[in-house]
Amino acid sequence: MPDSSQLFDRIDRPRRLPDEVAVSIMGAIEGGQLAPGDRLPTEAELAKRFGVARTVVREAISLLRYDGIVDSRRGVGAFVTEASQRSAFRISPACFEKRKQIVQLLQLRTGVQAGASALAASTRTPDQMAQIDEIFQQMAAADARGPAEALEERVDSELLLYRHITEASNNPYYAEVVAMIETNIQNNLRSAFLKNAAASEFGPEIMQEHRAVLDALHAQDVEAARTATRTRFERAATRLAERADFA
Amino acid sequence: MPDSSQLFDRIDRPRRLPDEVAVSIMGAIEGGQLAPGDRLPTEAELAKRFGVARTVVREAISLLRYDGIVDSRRGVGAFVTEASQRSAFRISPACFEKRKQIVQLLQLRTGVQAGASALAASTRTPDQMAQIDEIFQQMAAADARGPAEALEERVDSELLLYRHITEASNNPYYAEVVAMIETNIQNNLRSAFLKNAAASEFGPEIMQEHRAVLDALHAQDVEAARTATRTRFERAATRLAERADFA
DNA sequence: TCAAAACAGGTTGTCTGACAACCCGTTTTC
DNA sequence: GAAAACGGGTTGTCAGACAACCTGTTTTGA
Repeated sequence: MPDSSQLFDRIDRPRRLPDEVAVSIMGAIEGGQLAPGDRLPTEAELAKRFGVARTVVREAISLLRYDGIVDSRRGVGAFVTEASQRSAFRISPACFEKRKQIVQLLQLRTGVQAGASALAASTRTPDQMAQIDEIFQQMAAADARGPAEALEERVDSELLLYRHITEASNNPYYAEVVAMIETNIQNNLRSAFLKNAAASEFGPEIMQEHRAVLDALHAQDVEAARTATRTRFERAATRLAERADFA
Repeated sequence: MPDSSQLFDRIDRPRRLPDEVAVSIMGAIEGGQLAPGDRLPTEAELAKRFGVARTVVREAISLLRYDGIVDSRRGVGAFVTEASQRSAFRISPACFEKRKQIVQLLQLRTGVQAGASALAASTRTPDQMAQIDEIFQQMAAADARGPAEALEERVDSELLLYRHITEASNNPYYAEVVAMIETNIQNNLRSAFLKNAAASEFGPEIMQEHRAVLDALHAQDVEAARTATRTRFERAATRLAERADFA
């Protein structure tokens, strides 16, 4: 059981006051009680209202400032920034309750991954191509052994394959975005049902979808890489959505 | 001068200790001195080494934890997470020093925006389409008045146009990612030369590129929307790169 | 003997109070 | 009448304390 550390990670982390305060303030902003340009109550005021120490409030505001949601100026106060000033993209685990949101995240992944593959088709080095081929061989071997025997290996090598393809785009922004989206999908769906669903991703037809991506990368055919990648992920999403245990 | 607040915003914000500490620790992680799984020095130890108070160290670690870069457990310590656990995508302003990085960011924007447009072509409501048309009319009017007269208006309406297109995808993740990338491009290039470059984005040929996107959205032609959007942004990036003041 | 309970030291989480740095509107000074 | 000093308010940083918690060790009890 090599991935028990992934399967059984801490579920109900002890609440941390600054996080809760940050969520609360964030809620006020999203709810409209605090509009862009408005000044937040002073730290002392917030501390009193939340019933916590100022250090806690400070940490909370520090988080919001980190994401560009507020901007604080010494001697003046903290202000809600314009909505277009946000400087981070993050996916909160709480968002995975509704099926619709999972579908939307898969859509995003599909689009971004397709762009990364297209870019990789034109920028990949021979070395990177060789490495991608090697991973594909491992994946094909795992696929041949079937879901009962090599489920883990098959899933992991597929993740690795597309991670390497993304990195072959030689664009760190793409690599980061894809890695971040992928992490969230994995983390939030894994224990639920992703492993089950993965079993249905075995077989020659599916391997053919992957092979089409590799062929395009070999030929350095940008459009083919884009299309093949998009097709592969769209189909995977469709298959996932069709599964009965997707509820 | 309606945008002076954007043009002349504070440039050298007073350094904040927690940020610097966070950057320093982050550097140690990226530099390999701290590998995933390693425990960070204790807060007291870090405070002593950096010569700051523990509250400062705490805020710094709080930021890293927020992005999923470290994970701290009460009574034990803070640990560097696996690289695949990062839960946020952010673009640091410091990254804009080299031209290559700007090009990479434009590549990412192109890919993501193309995906958003394609999605919008199939999910847009008639209301959204009408609003997009309206913004396009404003943009066309500004374009007709020429760069000397309506530069601001032209640029702003173009931003607004694609923001609305992205939102017509009805996928908040796309909207967030695009908004975030766009924010960073605008913030970091605006004062430097983007306004100058924008002047070269006037004219019928360029308006035709935008119109192609709108036509595809009208026809609800997913592939055409994707291609037209990609073409438009790729060309814009090319024109930008060709400009002499892009150094 | 050996398992369970108590202990001890160390670490993070939170609280409190203080002071420095800074902003801004007002008042005083020249 | 303009410049300088003042005063209150706010954020940024510091210092110390204690609570909550973890881990390994020691003691206890059967």
